[in-house]
Amino acid sequence: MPELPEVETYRRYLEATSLYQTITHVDVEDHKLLTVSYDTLQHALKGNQFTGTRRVGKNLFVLTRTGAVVTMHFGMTGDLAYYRDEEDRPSYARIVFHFNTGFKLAFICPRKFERIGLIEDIDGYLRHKKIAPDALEASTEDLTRVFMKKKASVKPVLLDQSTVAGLGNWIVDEVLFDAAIHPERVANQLSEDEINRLHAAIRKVLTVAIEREAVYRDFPKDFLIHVREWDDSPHSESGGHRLCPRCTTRIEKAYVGGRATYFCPQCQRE
DNA sequence: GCGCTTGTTAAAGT
DNA sequence: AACTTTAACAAGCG
Repeated sequence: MPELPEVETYRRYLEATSLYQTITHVDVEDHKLLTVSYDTLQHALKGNQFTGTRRVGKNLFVLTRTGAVVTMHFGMTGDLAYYRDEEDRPSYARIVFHFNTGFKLAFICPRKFERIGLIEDIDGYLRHKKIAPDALEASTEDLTRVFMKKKASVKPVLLDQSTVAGLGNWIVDEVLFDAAIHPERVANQLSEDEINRLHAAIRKVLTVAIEREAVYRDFPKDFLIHVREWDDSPHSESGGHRLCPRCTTRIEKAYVGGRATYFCPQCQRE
């Protein structure tokens, strides 16, 4: 799922493939995927070039020669693919940027939760969208300041992009597991030490995830992520349930803030 | 073939 | 009024 590490991986991919080629046109299968009108986008990009990128949380900004900025949000299932031959066109390539080199950059979005837009001013956009500093940039003090005034559970607070930007459902579980904090602990009741642990855990989990290019299968085996159901590694002797990689207690699944949440009841006491 | 999943946001609730 | 919680959204996949 496109959380911060995936979007960072996409950003590097786009930088490595799609800069400094003149855009001839953009195909958009469904205009609902755009946050600007199709005409505006087409007009701004035709003859233009991508010149760089910036990422804040899960938001990818693509800079262009004219100064216009393309915004990309990958929703839950978005991805990018660079290709030349039509036979290599991936499924659900609903938006395609065509370059004069014959290559194309596809914005893949199976579930249409993804969005592409056009803005002039990145900082203004971030302010308007209330997007907090990127999770890799946020300091312990930043975290403390926000946590002090939140009396919701830590999990939804960490998921809130105006707290810290880039954490999604899976990574929040991983971070809380690493910091040994129960997902339903009330944010403003965390101790200084616990916030320090959270901060360190965020940095550690994100750094590892980016190193492994967000391929969850390649994460260290003591990460909680392997407990999730997509993992088809053979643990079936535990009856479909998985054990804590640290203490072998059975991992619990609960719904916190309406999202599926996995945690170790032993390592993460309430 | 039904139910679950994901991130974001609008709406409802406190 | 301001903060928190819940549900809806689209659609593929198990």
